[in-house]
Amino acid sequence: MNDIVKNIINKISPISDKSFLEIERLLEFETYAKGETFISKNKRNNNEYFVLNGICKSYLINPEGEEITISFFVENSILSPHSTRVSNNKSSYYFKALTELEVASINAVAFEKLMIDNLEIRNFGNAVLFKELQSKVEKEIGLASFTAKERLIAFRQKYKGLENLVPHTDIASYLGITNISLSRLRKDLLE
Amino acid sequence: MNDIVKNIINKISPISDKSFLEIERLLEFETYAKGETFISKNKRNNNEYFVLNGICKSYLINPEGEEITISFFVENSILSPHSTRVSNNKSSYYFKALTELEVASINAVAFEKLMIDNLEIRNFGNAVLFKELQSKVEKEIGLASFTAKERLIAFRQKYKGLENLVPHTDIASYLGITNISLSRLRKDLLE
DNA sequence: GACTTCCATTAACAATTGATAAAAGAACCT
DNA sequence: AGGTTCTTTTATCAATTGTTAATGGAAGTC
Repeated sequence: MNDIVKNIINKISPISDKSFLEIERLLEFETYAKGETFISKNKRNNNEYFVLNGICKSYLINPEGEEITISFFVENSILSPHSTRVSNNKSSYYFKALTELEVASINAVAFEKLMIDNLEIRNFGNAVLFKELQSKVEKEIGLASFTAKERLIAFRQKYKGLENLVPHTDIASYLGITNISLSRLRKDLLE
Repeated sequence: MNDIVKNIINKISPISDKSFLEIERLLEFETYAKGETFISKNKRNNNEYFVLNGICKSYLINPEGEEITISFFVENSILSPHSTRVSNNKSSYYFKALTELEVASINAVAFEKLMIDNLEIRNFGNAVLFKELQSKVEKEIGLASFTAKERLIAFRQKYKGLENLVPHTDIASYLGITNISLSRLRKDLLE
């Protein structure tokens, strides 16, 4: 389990074993059932999360009461950094497990303290933040200036194989189209 | 000039005169000509900016070489926080003055040090960050799930009167539509 | 296994939007 | 002031997408 976390971190920004020990001491492991909303908007949340196994999504509810997918998180990935999804200790998004989900979590305040004290961990934390912000701007550019087909192609590159693992309605929502349009595009792209 | 900066700050998160003095000591004032790109992608940028007068936009260049508007900044507003637009001291976006532009700037490292040492300034800085992240998610939700007309209406509420002050091509780009579609929608909304 | 519910696909129609061209108006330059 | 360039609007046609309904398949429940 800890090896997975170590690999996740090293793939983003390599850190020494000594630094990893600082993180490891603080890790906790959690499992969520498929369909479980494990972080709710406007509720307290004080952790950072590493996805060890399974898939989840972040989402919001639009004025019509529908779920709008913001992002997917697959195994060996890290949930959006605490600072980007929590304000006044209240979460700005919902997170739901789309399969059974295993995560390693670390208290966000403790992790921030590690970042202050340890350069490697700070570099890692900054790399995660940067990656999240880049991901957000890519999505915004895609929604603003690419066709839905182009966005589906980009989605498939970013999340290989995810299409067979999560509901298409969630994918359509992430792409900003209806599930009927997604079905059409999938058919188009078979040729 | 300093009063304007003080008002900008207090509208977001009130701080004492004492705290404001800490910021004031570090302010510099800059003017940019209409059309001037004052922050370039992949170039060094180490400041936070308060817009005192005028209008500017942040943008990226898409693969076809066109400018994609990310955001507008009007007088009495603050540019996206350094941490959200700079990585490895290199800017992730372009910023261009759409009118003659007057800004007050403060070195980002110095400002971050103030945030560490002064609770009021830290609360202010965090409020700006939160506002920026909220603005980004609102835009993403708008692009993903609202019609272009709804987005134009929201744009008009967020940026009152801006429509007569900046090129419609920039607004269309911000809304994720062509300028021809913007023209149609404007006509629709006259009734 | 039978029944129910949900998801994905397909069809039909309408609405929205993009692409291209042209015209009108505004801004800029000499 | 005249000419040029740029911006905005309008028209036309095609493409894309949303909405609604129906169908087929998969998953869940008893």
